Amino acid sequence: MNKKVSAITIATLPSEMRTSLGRNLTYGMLDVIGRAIVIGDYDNVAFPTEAELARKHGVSRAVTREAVKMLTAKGLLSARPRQGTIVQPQTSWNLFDSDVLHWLLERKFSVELLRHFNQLRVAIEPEAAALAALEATLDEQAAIGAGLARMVAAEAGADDTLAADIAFHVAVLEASRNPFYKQFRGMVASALATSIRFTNRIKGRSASIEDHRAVYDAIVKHDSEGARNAMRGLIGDVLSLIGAAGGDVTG
Amino acid sequence: MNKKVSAITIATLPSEMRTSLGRNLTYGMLDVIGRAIVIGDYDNVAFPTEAELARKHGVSRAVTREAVKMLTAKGLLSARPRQGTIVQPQTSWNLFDSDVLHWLLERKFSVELLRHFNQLRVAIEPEAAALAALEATLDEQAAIGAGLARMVAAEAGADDTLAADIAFHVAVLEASRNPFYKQFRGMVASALATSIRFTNRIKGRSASIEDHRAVYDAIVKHDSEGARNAMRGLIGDVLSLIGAAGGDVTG
DNA sequence: GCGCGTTGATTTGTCATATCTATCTTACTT
DNA sequence: AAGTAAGATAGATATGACAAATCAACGCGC
Repeated sequence: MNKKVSAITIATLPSEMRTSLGRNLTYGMLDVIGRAIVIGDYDNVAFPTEAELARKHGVSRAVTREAVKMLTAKGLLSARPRQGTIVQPQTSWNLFDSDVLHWLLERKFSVELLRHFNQLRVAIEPEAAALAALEATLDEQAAIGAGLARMVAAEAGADDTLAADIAFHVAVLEASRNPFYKQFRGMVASALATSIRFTNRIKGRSASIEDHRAVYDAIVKHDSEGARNAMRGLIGDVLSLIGAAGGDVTG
Repeated sequence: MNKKVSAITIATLPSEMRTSLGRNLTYGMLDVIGRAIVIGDYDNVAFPTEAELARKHGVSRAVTREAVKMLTAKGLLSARPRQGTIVQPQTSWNLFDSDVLHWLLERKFSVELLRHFNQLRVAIEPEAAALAALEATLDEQAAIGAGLARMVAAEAGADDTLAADIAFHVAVLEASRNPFYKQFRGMVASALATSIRFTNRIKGRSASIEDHRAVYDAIVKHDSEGARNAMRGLIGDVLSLIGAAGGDVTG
């Protein structure tokens, strides 16, 4: 318990631990703890105190507190004197935070999550397409067209299928000219990236270009209803695929 | 620049400043700075350094850093050595964070924001109602019914109109049994609270009970299509009201 | 014995200071 | 003129001390 021992402890053992936290200690810790919470490591055990966290990760209490504060801001934790730091129920997690979403998808993949994901998309994206048909600028129309072109190129092997698909859907969201819809950018990207390793396993090959083109054409023609229906069909297909096959994918 | 002056500064002037930060210094600072950013106070001026923020608010640097870290977690700020702390563009703000939303609505009310808000609702809530028709438990159906009952009571002056309306819409979201839809709880509550002081000014009195009852009936009868359409009509009305009158409300 | 206040321990909250590290600027050298 | 090295700046990290809040156990008086 003398100074020398603690000096050695801080100088040697944790230094290896700290390499796993990445360049920035606070952000590294945010990632490690956030992932652990989402996986469920603390479901039936008491969350450690600040001092314990700091000691276990070999960092100062200041760094620990900053990481905890960030997790609090994302809704995963709450802290009170004497009571300690506790994990909040999932209902208060900010699922639209890209970090939280990332942690969820990375290690806790499930068909159920994917279904919930696409149930949201089937609400958002058709409406975004409808808005885009009404309000998209020429530039934004061109961006959607470019996404479509990339999908065609990918079909021929000249581009990445997933990246092209994402570019198309993101362009539609951007063209809605509504900041709330634009927020779903990252979410749709994650959903597609996750979907692809699931749906491609069932339906031979991926997203039908013709269905995407229908969305694009409707938007260019300012056909709001048409755009909504076309997009709805597109995602509805994915959703029924998931619903039909639900449950045979574990990781 | 001597110790005595700074001691006085810390002991007297900022102590009054600190009373305005509420019980918890970090959360108080989070609120003050977050609100200032959202209002646009730093739009054309450089964001202060940590040391400056700490001095101006009369708190320690540790508290300042924790507040900044929380704002970073919400997407409002980013920090790098030597460059300083900078305000992020609105596109990276997490609009679904209840704090951010609160700051936006409180001081920067605009018809445009309200329209964007309800454009999102018209995507989310009809789909939530459709899901609820398929998957709601009896308890959840009862909760929706209770919300409707409260609206009827409010009509007779026996309950609060706004609270009843919120209870109904939140119950539908909960009944969707999809965690992503449930996240919109706070958002819908904010939207309604903001809407009411706008729409009530136009249309004599508020939400038609019959339209809400149609949603409830469809959900109980497991009529997914009917629930979607009924809810869509409900919010579509609000949206057209906003669109028609757009621009004549300033605060 | 029972109720109630008091004390003590625990954990987060806050402060002050020192040092480190990354990064941009400036000036100097070749 | 180009490249490199020294300096300055601002966030990043560590440490130690104390304050405030809260819960539990203890002990006191009735």
